[in-house]
This record gives sequence, C-alpha cells and structure tokens, in this order.
Amino acid sequence: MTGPADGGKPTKAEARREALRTALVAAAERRIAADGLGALRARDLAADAGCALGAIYTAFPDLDALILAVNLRTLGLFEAALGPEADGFDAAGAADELVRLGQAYLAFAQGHARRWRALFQHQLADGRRPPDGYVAEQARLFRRIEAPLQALRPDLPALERVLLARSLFSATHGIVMLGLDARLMVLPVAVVRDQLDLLIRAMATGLANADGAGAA
Amino acid sequence: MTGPADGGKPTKAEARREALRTALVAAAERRIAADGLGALRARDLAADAGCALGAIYTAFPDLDALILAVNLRTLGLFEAALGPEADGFDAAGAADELVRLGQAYLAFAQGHARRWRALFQHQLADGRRPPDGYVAEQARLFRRIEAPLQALRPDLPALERVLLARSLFSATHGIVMLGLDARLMVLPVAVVRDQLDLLIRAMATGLANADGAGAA
DNA sequence: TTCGGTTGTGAACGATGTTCATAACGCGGG
DNA sequence: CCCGCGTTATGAACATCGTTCACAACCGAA
Repeated sequence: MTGPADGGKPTKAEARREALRTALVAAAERRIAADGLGALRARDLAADAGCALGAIYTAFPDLDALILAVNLRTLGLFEAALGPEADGFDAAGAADELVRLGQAYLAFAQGHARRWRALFQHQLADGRRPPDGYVAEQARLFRRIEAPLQALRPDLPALERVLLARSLFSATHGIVMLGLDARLMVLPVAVVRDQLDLLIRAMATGLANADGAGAA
Repeated sequence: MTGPADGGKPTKAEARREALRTALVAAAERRIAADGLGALRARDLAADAGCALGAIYTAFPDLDALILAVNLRTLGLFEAALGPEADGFDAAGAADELVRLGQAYLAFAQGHARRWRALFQHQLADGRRPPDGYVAEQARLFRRIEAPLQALRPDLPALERVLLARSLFSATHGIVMLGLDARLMVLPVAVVRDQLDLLIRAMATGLANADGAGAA
C-alpha cells in the first residue's frame, strides 16, 4: 500500500493530491454554505474543483471523508469565533462566561446556519468513528466550558466536571438547534437569545445552590 | 381532481387504500426499528407489505409522507408512555415532575432508539411544513411541561411559559440526544440519567430563585 | 356477457455514489 | 532528443435509489 519510508514518491504527486484536496474542500464548503449538505453532489464538486469525477476518490476515500474534512474546518471556525480563552473567574463571572459561550454558539449557528447544520445532519456510517482531529477539537471546545464551571463549583471532582461541561453544552445545543428547527416553529433569534440567557443563568445558580446541599 | 361531494367512490376502494396504508406504515416501522431510517427502501417496503412497487404511491404521495406517518405514530407512542397527565403540584413537586418527564424522555429514546432517532434524522423537504397532527402532538407534549412550570412560576405570563416549556424540552432533548450520539462518546444511560436529574433540578431551582429578582 | 372506467403492476427513467478499463502523462536512461 | 514504462487522471459504465407511466387486469352495471 503506502511505501514503508516515503519510497519513490518525491512528494510531487502528493503535493498535487493535497492541492486537489483543498480545492475539493473549498468547493464543498461553498456548496454546503449555499444550498446545504443535502445538495452536495459528487459531479458538482468535480466541476467546481475543475477535476474529473473519479479524481475525487484519489483525494478522499469517499464523500463522507470529504464532508468530515469540511466539518472539521467548521469546528475550527467556531473555535476561532470564540476568541482567546479567558481565565480566572469569580462565581458571578463564571455564570456570565457560560452565558457568553452559549450566545457565541447561537450566533455561530445562526451566522453559518447551513455549515453548522451539516455538523449534525451528517451521519457517519455504522461502525465508523470520527477522525482524531474531530474529537480533539471537541475536547478543546468542552474545555472552554470546564473553566468557568470550575470557578462555579470548585468542589466538583474532575470527572464530574467534564461530564457536566458536556451536558451544559448539550443543553445549550438543544435550545439552539430546536430553536432554529423548521420541524417546530422557527423562533426569532432574539427569543432564543433570551431563552438561552434565562436557562443558562438558571442552571448556573441552580448548580451553585446545589453545592453540597444535595449530597446524601 | 377529487370529486366535489364523495361522488362514485363507495369507500370500497378507499378502504383498500387505507388497509395498504396501515400495512406500509407497519412495514416501515419494522424496518426502521430493525435497521434505522437510513435503511428504508421502497422496494423492501413493497415486498414486506405484499404490494407492487408503484402501489406505494397510490397510498402516499412519496416516502417522506410515509415516514411522517411513522413518526406521528412514534410521537403517539411516547405520549402513551408518559401516562395520564398529572395535575396540581406544589413548587417542590413541580421540579420532581419536570425530572420525571425528562427521565421518561430518556427512557423512551433509549428503548426505541432507532424510531426516536428517525424523528429528528428525517429532514422535511425545503418548503414543506409538517402535517397538522404533527404540530398538534407537539403542542400536547409541550403542555405536559407547562403544567409543572406554572406551579413553579405562577407569575410568568402565558407566552413566556410556553416558550420556557419549549426551551426546557429542547435542553432535555439536547442532553439525551448528544448523550447517545456516536459522534461524541456514547455515555452509559445511568450517567445521562444523573446528568438529566442534576441539570433539570438546577434549572428548576434557578428558575424559582429568578422569581422577579431579575426584572429590570 | 360485454363494455367503460378505475386500479394495480413492474419495467423504465433519471439521478446518484463509486469503480475500473483505458488513455494520458511524466520521468529516467539510451 | 526520444523512447519505454510505471503512475495517474479520466469519464463511461455500474449498481442502487425514488419515482413515473404505459399497459393490463379487474369490477360493477347494463
């Protein structure tokens, strides 16, 4: 298969493939941003990227891998939109930071609606697990939540803090996703923003008040 | 198109079509429960229901309509799983009821994983809006949340209570959905159950504490 | 029984992701 | 400069979808 060292390929061919990869990813991003993930067609991509239909499969094993590459870039875009990681919160500032993160998530979801939707619309084939960079990016994003959470509840063990960060993200994600979902009534963004603010603050105060009180 | 009154069709043909509809819905339910929405094939359905391929389109305009029929039944199944609607909560009982509803949602999602996933995996074509029974069922389910919410915060205007009920559902949905999602790490159900309990209670106490305090 | 309209049938159609025989290419040695 | 061969790109062909439609079977009334 691949040469043991780097063999006879003087990176000339590999450079071409890499260029084709980025061209295809760029084309796929444009298509998804314009018409959504469901409108992605192999033949359109080939035309946009100026390559033959079969050439796609010299750059990616299948379209799923190409979509994963686009989604990875979307995750990176979101991380960049979050700005540099802040630090050192008091309990009140921690709640504010959680709200800020949630609002940033909403803003990103609304500003890049189709790309963001593609993140969850895309189902990876049955046994496959997401590529490494994917879960690494997820972990990086979850850590953004863990920081204010630690300020809010310094008593929590690390494992529970990790789980709670993920659940806070999940709750936020649910509010954003279903708030913008056409299956339910689509809510005005200002309404979703207020709901997010209200519920994230409620969770923050509720969590702070649960400090030790609920322990058996 | 359709006769002005009911014309010459003595419900004989319509009865056949209705029987075919239920047979197709049953077949689709079995397929979805067994292999997931993505494995649904028109030809398989025709074989399972014992009809010709084209006959599907005499009973439903397209497969989307058939899937919507299955999803509507799934929503009904969930409502039945919730049991009769309770009533009359004090503030403490209201939080318990919210937790109970959330846990019921988790249990249903886990017990009917593929059917439940089909509810959200299915994307309705661009301009189409869900059929009437669909939104009616949604409203019925959201009312289950509004009841304890009114006990928790009697001061809230009706509109805000409706919005908050929807957001509470959305947050719960997010925790359940991402807790069972293969894109992230799949969490043990017991963990999701604990997270749900923790965060729903946090939201309940947080909302109760926000009573009038945050008003400008 | 015979005839008119209605309904079921499944081959055919267009679209789609993926593959593969073939052609074009690039490069090192004569 | 040119030839020969391994490598790579090409797009027609393939398998598989949802959906349609010309046609045949059917059914009830005359």
